Amino acid sequence: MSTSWPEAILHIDADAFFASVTQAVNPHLKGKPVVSGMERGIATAVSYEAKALGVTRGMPCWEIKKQFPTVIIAHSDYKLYHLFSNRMFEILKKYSPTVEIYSVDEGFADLKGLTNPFNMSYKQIGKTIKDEIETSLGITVSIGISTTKSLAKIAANLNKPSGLTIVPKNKTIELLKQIDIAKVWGIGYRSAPKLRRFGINTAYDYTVRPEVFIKKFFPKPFYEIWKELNGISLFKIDPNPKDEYKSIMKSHTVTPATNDKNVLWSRVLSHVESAFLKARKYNYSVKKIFIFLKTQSFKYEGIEIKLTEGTSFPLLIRQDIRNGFEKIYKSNTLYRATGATIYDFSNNNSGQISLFPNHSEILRKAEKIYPLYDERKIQFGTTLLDKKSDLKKLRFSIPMFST
DNA sequence: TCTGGGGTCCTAGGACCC
DNA sequence: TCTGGGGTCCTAGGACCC
Repeated sequence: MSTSWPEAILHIDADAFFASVTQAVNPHLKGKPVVSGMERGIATAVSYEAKALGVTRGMPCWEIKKQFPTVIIAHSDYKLYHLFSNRMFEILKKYSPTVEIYSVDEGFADLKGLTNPFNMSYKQIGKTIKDEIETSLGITVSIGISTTKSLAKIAANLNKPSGLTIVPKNKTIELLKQIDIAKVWGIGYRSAPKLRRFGINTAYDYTVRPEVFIKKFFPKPFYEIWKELNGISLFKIDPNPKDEYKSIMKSHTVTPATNDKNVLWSRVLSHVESAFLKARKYNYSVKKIFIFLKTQSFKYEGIEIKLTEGTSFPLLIRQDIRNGFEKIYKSNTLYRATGATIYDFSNNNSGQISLFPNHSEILRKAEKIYPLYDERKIQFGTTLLDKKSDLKKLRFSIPMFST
């Protein structure tokens, strides 16, 4: 037993999750082609009935309506998805003490050593989990169980929807021979052609290449994948819920594309504001801001704004952001999206006392205003921020923050 | 497949140092 | 200004994931 199962890792993947949840709570939609994502204008999830018609993920809604008039396009309901997601992971946690919530619809669980207490094989455990989730939630899930995370993920994807695929150590070769190299977790479609040039077309081809070859020609993550596929478990199951960020991004498409400077500016500004709103929830002080405009050829025209001192209040650095915006904006270009990313965080708790003479006064103002904003009692963007009086107050205070 | 809105990590190459 | 060898830090940009 232990030779076939040096580790026992389960991967669970909810099938067409958003669309399935929509069907689960609207029984009249069961068996019908459904996609979610109406509010975004693209299909974010595609039910298997819609997939069968030819609808794909990311397809614009207008195109779906035109080509597949029978498809039902639903609004997303993220609260509902999270309720279902929580229930799914609660059930999983009944069977394993070590569960990683990888995303809203995907997770891993450590099953090692559980065959005895449950008096079941790994397959039976997987089946029990799957049945309980499917009957209590009314959606289907696909489960893979193998000796590493990468192998478990491949196994789960092999028989979708509602699949249960068990791959012990001595069955991995059979599995990997069926898997196209581009489908391996961590090797994307851009890298796949490079691998094919070396004659590597399947996951199996990759695993039989010598270690030195992999190390020599490919980046570090690929070496780790090589080990994982060879049954050496490197990626550990992380049961800790995500409680910190390295960056926070907000972006949105502009429809139709525009070169209207005021529109673009107010959007960029509101992205910055909402990114900072999230940063304040986590008590982050922000040192770098990247704002961008996305052209119609999908190029990101962006600029990084570095602050000499971290802040949680973009009001204080509005002029710096504006200056950056002026540099990237071109009046003769149509833009299809805007966005902002903030990063280089430090925790707000310490070091709040500033050496800048007037900082505390400005900061006090910001600290008064922002809680109101955070609780949605006031709004920024085109209202408060653009009032001349607010700007005046800010203007002479700003240089201190950008010296 | 003409493409949403979030995220993470790695690498190459330049600047600068001894 | 050229010759060596070695290190660190930072940035831009690419690639991956859901």
